[in-house]
Amino acid sequence: MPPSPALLRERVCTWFADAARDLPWRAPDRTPWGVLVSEVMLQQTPVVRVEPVWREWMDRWPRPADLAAAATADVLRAWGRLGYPRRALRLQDCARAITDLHDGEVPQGFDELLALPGVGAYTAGAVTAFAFGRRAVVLDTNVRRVLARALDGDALPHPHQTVGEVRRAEAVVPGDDAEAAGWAAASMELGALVCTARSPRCGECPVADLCVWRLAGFPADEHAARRRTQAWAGTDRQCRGRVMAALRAADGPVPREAIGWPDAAQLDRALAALVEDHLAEQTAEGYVLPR
DNA sequence: CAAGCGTGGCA
DNA sequence: TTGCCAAGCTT
Repeated sequence: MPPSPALLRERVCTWFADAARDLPWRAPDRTPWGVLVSEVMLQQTPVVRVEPVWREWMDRWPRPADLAAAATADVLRAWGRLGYPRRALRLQDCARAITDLHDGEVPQGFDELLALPGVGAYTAGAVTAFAFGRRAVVLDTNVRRVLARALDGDALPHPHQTVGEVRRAEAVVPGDDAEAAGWAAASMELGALVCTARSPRCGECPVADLCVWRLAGFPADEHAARRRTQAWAGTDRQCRGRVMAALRAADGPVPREAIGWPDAAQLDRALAALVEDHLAEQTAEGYVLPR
């Protein structure tokens, strides 16, 4: 029998009151824009790498209109090595949409948030809960894992999020706005700090005695064999990363030959794709970050 | 809708 | 060492 949602919530939220990390986008003086920036930066990127970049961004571009007016090359350089630099482009597009369509204020409606560039279901829910303190389903990789273990007895959630999973997660969210926002933050934090993917710290877990996965003796992941592994060495993705690093580091145009990638055809494909993605521009002297 | 998209740290 | 994983989104 899985634990009742009410008991699960109470335990996790009580634990969170004491265990919550002191992150800058949780500070009392945070803005909705700061929360949105943090959520985009945190997509597939660990907190420790995001924090210094977030601080620099918020000092430099404290409002959406500031980022909207920035040079894209500066934005991409400030993004640094967070990875997935197209997120930086979308964040600037997002700032421009907020400036042009919402009077420079982050919209509070879920559908309006969802319509912003780079904002999907998770991020729209996270901003709703964390920036505006309103009820939302916030189902990220941490919460998915917590629910899979505590309620379903599975080691890990399914490789792809299902409709049924969202419905189940929705059923666990309290009705009250403040309580729902608290549950979102607390359940994510539990997944990030205790109920981790690799080696969970069940000794520190507030719901260890209720967890179906633990009570079942930690059965292994059924989908382990089907999870695709990320190839890396020699991939287009690595090549793109190498190009972007070279463009960020350069003051002027970078000749194609100066990038230092062994496979010329692959380099050309990557360059063309980066230009197509508006992450680079070609000039007579070489490639540059977009203005 | 499955695939593509960066990067670095850790078990 | 190397595969796995990290607050996903877009097409």
